[in-house]
Amino acid sequence: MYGQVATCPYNRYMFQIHSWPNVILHLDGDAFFASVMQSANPYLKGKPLVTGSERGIATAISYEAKKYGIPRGMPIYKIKKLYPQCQIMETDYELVDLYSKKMFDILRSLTLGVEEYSVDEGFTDLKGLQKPLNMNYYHIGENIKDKIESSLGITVSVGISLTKSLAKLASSFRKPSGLTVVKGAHIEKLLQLTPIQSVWGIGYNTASYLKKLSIKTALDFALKPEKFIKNHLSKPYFEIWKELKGDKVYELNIQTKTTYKGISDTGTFRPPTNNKDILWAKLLSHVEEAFQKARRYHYSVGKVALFLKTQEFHFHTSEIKLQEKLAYPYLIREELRKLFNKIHKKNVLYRATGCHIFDLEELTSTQPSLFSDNLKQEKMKKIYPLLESKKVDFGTTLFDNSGRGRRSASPTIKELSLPILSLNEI
DNA sequence: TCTGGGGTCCTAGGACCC
DNA sequence: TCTGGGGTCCTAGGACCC
Repeated sequence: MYGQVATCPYNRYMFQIHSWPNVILHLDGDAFFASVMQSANPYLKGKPLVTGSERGIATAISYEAKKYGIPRGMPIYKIKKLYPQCQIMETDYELVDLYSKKMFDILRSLTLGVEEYSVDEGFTDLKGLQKPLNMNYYHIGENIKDKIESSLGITVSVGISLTKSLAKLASSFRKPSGLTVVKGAHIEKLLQLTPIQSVWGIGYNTASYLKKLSIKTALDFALKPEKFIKNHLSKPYFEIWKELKGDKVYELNIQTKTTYKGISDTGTFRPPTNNKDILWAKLLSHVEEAFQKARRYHYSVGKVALFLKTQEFHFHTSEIKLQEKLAYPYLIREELRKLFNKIHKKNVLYRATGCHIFDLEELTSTQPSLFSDNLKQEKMKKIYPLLESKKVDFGTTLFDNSGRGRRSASPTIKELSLPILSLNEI
């Protein structure tokens, strides 16, 4: 793309040819989990590799394995059957984190502020760096890419353009190990080559809807008048539309992420079931896990939602606002049961359950009591660490904090009768 | 694509209030 | 009171991302 002569039969006035109002770089690790495993285990280099066996589906597919057409999310058993030549591995999350940290350290050392969008993707703003570095934007991108690739032994793809959305399209334009700088009339060419469903934020449903409106490419979308977009779509899509036109909407979030808006704990099981006892036991264990994570990050919880997921992938959800924010879920058992009764339908098979907690508030040392009754609070504080360290054996996996507790569809009597302790039992 | 887990954001409708 | 308009909160659900 970079350096090509623009021959653009479309709206030649959509973009100013020479201006760089913003310069956003998007960095994307190629098949990151798989590449990290290959870099750390040289015997895997050049071999088709799929990671994710711990979850039962493919979470990363090396480029050698992508050649066979293995899609993300394919069940592992199927891959084993169809592609026996593939190496299948568990993901080593610690290793992935280590590589991720190093990748962002390098990016940070060469720029002025980095958004860590996910473990393998980041953004940075290059505006104004040309003169001090005495390099043009292409060479700055090249330098970043080379340094990461040579020191980590993985490949990354880099895109540079006017907005986050355009930079993402640019980085995915050539993969793996691509470097794509797009501005001016080249943007229209890029948009023309991009199917609408490849635009960041436009998924399967919206793409189908847009196709009915004769919008098939990102360029079709970008060329629609503002009135059309506002009449047919909601706010998020109006923002995407502006981003594709080079009008920056999404700011960089360069603070390192230590905060959460919400926390979930969910689980899929087989076979699907309608059994209330089983579903209730599972939901309570999700509640425990979610609250435990909240406590680890020093949050108290304002709202709790439970959901059941049907065999047809529909969600039945219900939520409550707590009267006061809590760090421990003991006191809301009755209310949770009401939520559960509300969403549970007879004759519907459920394949997954989950708990989502949100409206989180950070606990400070001066926080007033989270319980109206101080005595209760003291009890909680004593009993929970014991439960979490597994020094107390309740003969149940419901307090197993390893995350690897038995999750069969047939819990024991103990699991059913003692999912969450009542205060009297402490 | 027969489909896991953990996130974010937006919207619509009803309740409730003045 | 049978009747307006507007604001805010709550809840359910949808859509999308990696």
